[in-house]
Amino acid sequence: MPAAPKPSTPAHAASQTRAVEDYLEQIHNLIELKGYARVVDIAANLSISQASVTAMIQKLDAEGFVVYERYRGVTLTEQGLAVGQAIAHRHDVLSRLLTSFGLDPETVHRDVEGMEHHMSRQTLQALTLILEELEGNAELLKKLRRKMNK
Amino acid sequence: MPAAPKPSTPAHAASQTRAVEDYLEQIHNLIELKGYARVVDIAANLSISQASVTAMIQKLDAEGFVVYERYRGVTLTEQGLAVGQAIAHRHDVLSRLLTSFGLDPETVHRDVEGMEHHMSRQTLQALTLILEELEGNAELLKKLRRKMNK
DNA sequence: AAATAGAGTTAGTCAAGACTAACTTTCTCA
DNA sequence: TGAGAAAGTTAGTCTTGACTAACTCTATTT
Repeated sequence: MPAAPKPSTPAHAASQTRAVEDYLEQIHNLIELKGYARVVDIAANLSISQASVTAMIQKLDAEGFVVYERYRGVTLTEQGLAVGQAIAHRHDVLSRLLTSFGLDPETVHRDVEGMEHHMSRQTLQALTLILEELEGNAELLKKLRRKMNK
Repeated sequence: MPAAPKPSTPAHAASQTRAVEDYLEQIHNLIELKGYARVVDIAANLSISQASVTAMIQKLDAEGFVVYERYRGVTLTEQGLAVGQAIAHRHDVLSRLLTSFGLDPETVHRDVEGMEHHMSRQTLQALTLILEELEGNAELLKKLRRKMNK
């Protein structure tokens, strides 16, 4: 057994870059969906090599976002879960909003992928309110959709 | 005189990264505002060192986004102008939309800064329609704003 | 017109995050 | 149960885009 219990606060700064958020979102999604997160699946979902995933996972462990054990999968810490959930939620709101305007799934995916990393709590709330309004006001949505594509 | 006239199509691929867009937006803004774009000002606006600006400008020249001459300022090519204008426009739409919900200027700035790089034409159009609706429908805006901040 | 301040540039370095190739561990199934 | 396949890891490399330090060019000011 190691000398001291691992502190729940990471020794190294938690940098929360775009890449970090992408990984945590995927790990979160995989755990939700399949109950566990494997390197292969993370790699496939993010379209990057397994080697890159291993490297990043080690970094995420060092920063306190996940718990990593060689050759075993990864688990989210409370901190990592919070980030993963937040991103997944923003993803959902943005997807529904853009989809409601009739954008094709591929475009929605690409835009959401980028935008979800840059929304503050307040922006998320504003967009959520718009989404709720549109979802509860078919007339308005129809009116706006009619104006799409010129 | 060099052997051949410089082709208007860049020899090297035009990569259009986030950084590229940030630079072109700033250069565009500076030219609009002051008539010219100096390295110092670009550096100050983007909060990066002058050396980094010089390096990037050389790259932007190689890729056909700007015309660069040592110790003279930079000029946008048609291609660079198109990108700069597009980003500036998305910036404007996003700013107005978020500001209309009462977000503080700093948050607006931060979110817009990130989101503007990831919006397709269609997403921009959808958000523009929402913005126009809100700007022409004070009742709706008031209703939504009332729900902000819980 | 020379000194000097300010702007611009070059050279060299760094960190993040991706890659490939080669190796090790784990899993599967005949 | 042991061999081969699949998954995971390590080592080493690359690119992007930032930095500092030191140098050069340009402009101003007297």
